[in-house]
Amino acid sequence: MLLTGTLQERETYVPTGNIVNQLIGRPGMKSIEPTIKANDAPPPRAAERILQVARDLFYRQGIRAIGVDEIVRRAGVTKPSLYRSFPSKDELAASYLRHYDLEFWERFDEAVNAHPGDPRAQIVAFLTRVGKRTQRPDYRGCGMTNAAVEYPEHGHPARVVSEANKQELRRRLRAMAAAMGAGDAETLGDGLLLLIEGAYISGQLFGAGGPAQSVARNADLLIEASLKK
Amino acid sequence: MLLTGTLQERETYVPTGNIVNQLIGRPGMKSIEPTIKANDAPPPRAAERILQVARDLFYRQGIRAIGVDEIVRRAGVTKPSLYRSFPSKDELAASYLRHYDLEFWERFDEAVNAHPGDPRAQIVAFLTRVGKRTQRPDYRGCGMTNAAVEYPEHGHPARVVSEANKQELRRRLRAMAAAMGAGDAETLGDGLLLLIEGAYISGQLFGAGGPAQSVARNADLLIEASLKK
DNA sequence: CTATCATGTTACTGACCGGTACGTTGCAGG
DNA sequence: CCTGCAACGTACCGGTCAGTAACATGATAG
Repeated sequence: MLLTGTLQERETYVPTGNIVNQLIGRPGMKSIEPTIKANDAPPPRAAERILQVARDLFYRQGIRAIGVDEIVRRAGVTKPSLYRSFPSKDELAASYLRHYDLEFWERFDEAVNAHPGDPRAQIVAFLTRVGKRTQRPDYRGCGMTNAAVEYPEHGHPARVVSEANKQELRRRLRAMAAAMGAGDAETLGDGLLLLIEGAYISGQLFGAGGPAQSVARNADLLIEASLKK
Repeated sequence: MLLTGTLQERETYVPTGNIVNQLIGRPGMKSIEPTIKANDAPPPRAAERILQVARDLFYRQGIRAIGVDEIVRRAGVTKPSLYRSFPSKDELAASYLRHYDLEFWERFDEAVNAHPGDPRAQIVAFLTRVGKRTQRPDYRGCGMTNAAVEYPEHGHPARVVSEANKQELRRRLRAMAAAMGAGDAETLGDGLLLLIEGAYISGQLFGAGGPAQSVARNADLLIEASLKK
């Protein structure tokens, strides 16, 4: 007799442990300056080191693959220090992704600002840079995408950040497609998103010389075809 | 002082435990019929149940997220039964992916055989079905792609299967692009691969109504643009 | 001098990880 | 009936998982 079905599946995230800290601030990291004093001294230097090490390890190896013990060991701190600054490992992962989100939009806006009023050139510029990054030997794809793959559970802190980032990206791509004058801007915007996600994945799957190197060219081709319709 | 650099990074897979069994057969699963006798009795019914449960759980929750204990419990067997049929959890994951590979090419060839001599229609047919599958509520993307994200280590048994599948897919897509008469068949084939991978990821990221629903339309647009050049 | 704060130290929890030594069951062939 | 083997289960291994309790240290600021 199969036992399947007798156990609940848990498709939504349920937080564990440290309930108090989890409520004192959505960012998941306690504010650095609770009182307004001379801002020369950044007291919680442990939190910074932890986050820095976690970002590196989570991106390169994956979140599930890295334990908190390894993080604190490499950061040269101890476990209680981690749990004083972050409510849980899941929230630490979310903090990593929030930082990733900031860096992502910096890169994106850099390409946008380089070609004011020319969304097509903005897209091509952005994807040219993405295509180049995917060819680097240590390329590991998009931290957001990878996190969503690692945590399919709805409501998981890491996944929430990831989904928000992708929703916003979709919104902006569709807006840019509309600004290009595409007949079906939704389809073109979504097509560009598919190419981008494909580049992230193919970059880490194939390594240098993989399909991701042609993402800018293919995007330009797709734009071309979408504008002529 | 930072401790980074004092520890080796381990970027290549090193198998653990059960060295003997790991050598007796690449498929990772011991042959069901070692001697030629009446093939009516399929003795190791445990192995089949294990693989069946593992396939379901690995696909839906991810490989790292599922422990061997949960697999054997749901399969109604015990752990030694698992390790009699599979050298390790990693090899069980590889077996899951080998089965996934078979199913994948079945679906692919089904679309190909539906439109003999018309590679463009073959692609569109395949991607129409992919686009539909991505809209199902329990869609979890491509098992191959997900496994590669979960195991970035070169040489990991699961990743090896995944990489081989993607290499072959790339080869076939480029061949089909050439058969269409595309000026730059390599670029078109790679562009189609990017769209496909993007659909796999976006399907599980956005759920129903996401960008993946337009993958067939975008692929057709891209083909259109590539043939006119 | 003392109160406060960030951090470190040590030790621990219960659950789970992948994997294994060894005993038990049941069935087929002589 | 007995033997032998194949399939399976019981009970356990050391290690790691995320997370916590209790206390010590060192600096800073009033």
